[in-house]
Amino acid sequence: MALNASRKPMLDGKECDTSGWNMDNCPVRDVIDRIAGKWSTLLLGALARQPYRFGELRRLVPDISQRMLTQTLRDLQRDGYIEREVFPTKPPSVEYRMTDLGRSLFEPLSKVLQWAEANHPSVKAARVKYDESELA
Amino acid sequence: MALNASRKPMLDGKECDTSGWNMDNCPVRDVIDRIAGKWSTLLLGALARQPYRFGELRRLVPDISQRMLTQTLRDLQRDGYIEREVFPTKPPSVEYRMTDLGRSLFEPLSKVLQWAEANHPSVKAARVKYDESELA
DNA sequence: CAGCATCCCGAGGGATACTG
DNA sequence: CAGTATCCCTCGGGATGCTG
Repeated sequence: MALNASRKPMLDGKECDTSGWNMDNCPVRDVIDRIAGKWSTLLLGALARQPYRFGELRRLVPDISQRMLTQTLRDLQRDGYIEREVFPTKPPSVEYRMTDLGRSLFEPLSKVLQWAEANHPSVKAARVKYDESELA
Repeated sequence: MALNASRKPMLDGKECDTSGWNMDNCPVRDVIDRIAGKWSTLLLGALARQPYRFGELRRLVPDISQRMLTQTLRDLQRDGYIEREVFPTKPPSVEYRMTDLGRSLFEPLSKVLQWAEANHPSVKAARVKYDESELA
């Protein structure tokens, strides 16, 4: 577990080395940056529960604009996390559901989200402490 | 685990409801947004291994500017994930090390990073497939 | 209903130069 | 060595209006 070999840079511009240990060089950020968007985890979390239609997602996440809802859903779909199914009714309805890839991502991701919620008080406390010590 | 009660909005502006299930309303994003920065996970990953000095971190992450290195380290310190120790030598040296809180965060976080690296090919493939289907 | 198009703004972050 | 200080610019994302 503590393999200290190969002291090469962790990332070097375009190229990436996966030598020794892995963490986040280019490929990792290529994935992480997407789910780091402002609304990605929200929507992944919602769709992890069950499929939803566009309007339902709007209601679930009231603060999102339809522009960002559309865009984020497209990004998540493009990366293979969710599927989009159009029902040719009139007016049309569209359902979004999570894929297996999305579910496999959300498994570890949900652990981080749970950590964040559980440890939010500790983080806030740390900030207060830091800010006070900065008032020197 | 699948508690479907309380169909209230997941977040509502400034206020948050943690009703029914949790995912990421305000408190979660308050934590996530920080570690979602471009360099946060890089530095957390490095310092999860061992303490490093400023210059060492620069060498480990060649693409980062000293401005962002300083700023990201400060943010991580403020949120309680890392500690900063100054050795009054001349010239001065500063060591950064992970805290217990940081380690407890990195545990689930590293799982996501590992997922990202392992599934990067799947994501890239999904993108190609999506982009091809968009050439309609 | 489920979008797309357009305009616009602020924050995140890069480059460079200077300092205790 | 380990920063701080400026300048600058991209781009994520909000607001608004229109459509099949």
